[in-house]
Amino acid sequence: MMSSEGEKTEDVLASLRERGYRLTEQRRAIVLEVMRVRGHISPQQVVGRVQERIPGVNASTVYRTLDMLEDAGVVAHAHLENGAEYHRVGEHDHVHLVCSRCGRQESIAPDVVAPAASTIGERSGFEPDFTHFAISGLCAQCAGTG
Amino acid sequence: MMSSEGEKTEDVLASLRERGYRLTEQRRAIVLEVMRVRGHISPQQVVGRVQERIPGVNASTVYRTLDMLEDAGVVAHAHLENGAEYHRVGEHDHVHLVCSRCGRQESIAPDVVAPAASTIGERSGFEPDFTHFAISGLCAQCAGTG
DNA sequence: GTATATGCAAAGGTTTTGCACAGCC
DNA sequence: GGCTGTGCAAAACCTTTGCATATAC
Repeated sequence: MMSSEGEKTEDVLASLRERGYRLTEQRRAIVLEVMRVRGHISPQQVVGRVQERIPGVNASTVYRTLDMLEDAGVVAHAHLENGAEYHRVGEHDHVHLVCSRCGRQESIAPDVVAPAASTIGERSGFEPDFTHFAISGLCAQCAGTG
Repeated sequence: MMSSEGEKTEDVLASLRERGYRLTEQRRAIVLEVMRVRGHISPQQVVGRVQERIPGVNASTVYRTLDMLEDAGVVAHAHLENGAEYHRVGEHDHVHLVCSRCGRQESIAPDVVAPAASTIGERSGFEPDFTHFAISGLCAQCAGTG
């Protein structure tokens, strides 16, 4: 696929090789899946998707590679409702909303929470990035039905 | 100890009994530890502290009791850097900030993000609860040395 | 007395680790 | 060829579950 995601994946791989990391078939596939996903992906999801491409890839390889990619600054992890989730560093596309009652997931534009980020910054010096963790709460439907 | 925490613990226990929950020695001890802690506490920490008081208390009892207390609206859980953490519902609600660079954890009062909650509610109908997930970002120090 | 809570033991799922072999550079 | 990455298998961890027993009411 000649997408912009494909180009970015090549950039990341080139950068890793320049920094002395060896490029194996497994690492290429893992980086591809991490770069391709929009939003977050769990280690187990990476295992599943990579195994579709390269049967027999071991889960421990995926965990070790994700750690490596985090050390290398390519991805970061967050803890959502069900364990660790990885996301690309620098991707600020959308903020995830998760309904604590029905489980529905939505996303909103980052500018919706930009005022909140400013307020927190002014009052505590902390610069929040709301794209890294989901925001829990009640979706419109569940909030309406009390 | 005749602290206000002690009184609150008794209130919670009385309320639970009124609602038909049976008060066992284990439940009393678990409620006591959950009410006593400032901030949050992990299930494993509860297990450890309760066992100091009542040797032989089983971990499954603690998990089941924490679930029960959450159903009863006494506690809620949040997801921080290392798994689930429980905290009292009510006056000690706080929003967790976790620095993605240095790992430092801070907390802020919920009213700091109340305007953000309103904005999100108005624009998407979603009612956020910022106490459930931590907020990732850069702490004042790391943002400054960016 | 009866319904509910507990302990026990086992299972389930995820993540980590040690080691020998394979493969990148 | 040397060093790094991988697969394998086992272990470590946390959490859940089924069932018999104990106990609060």
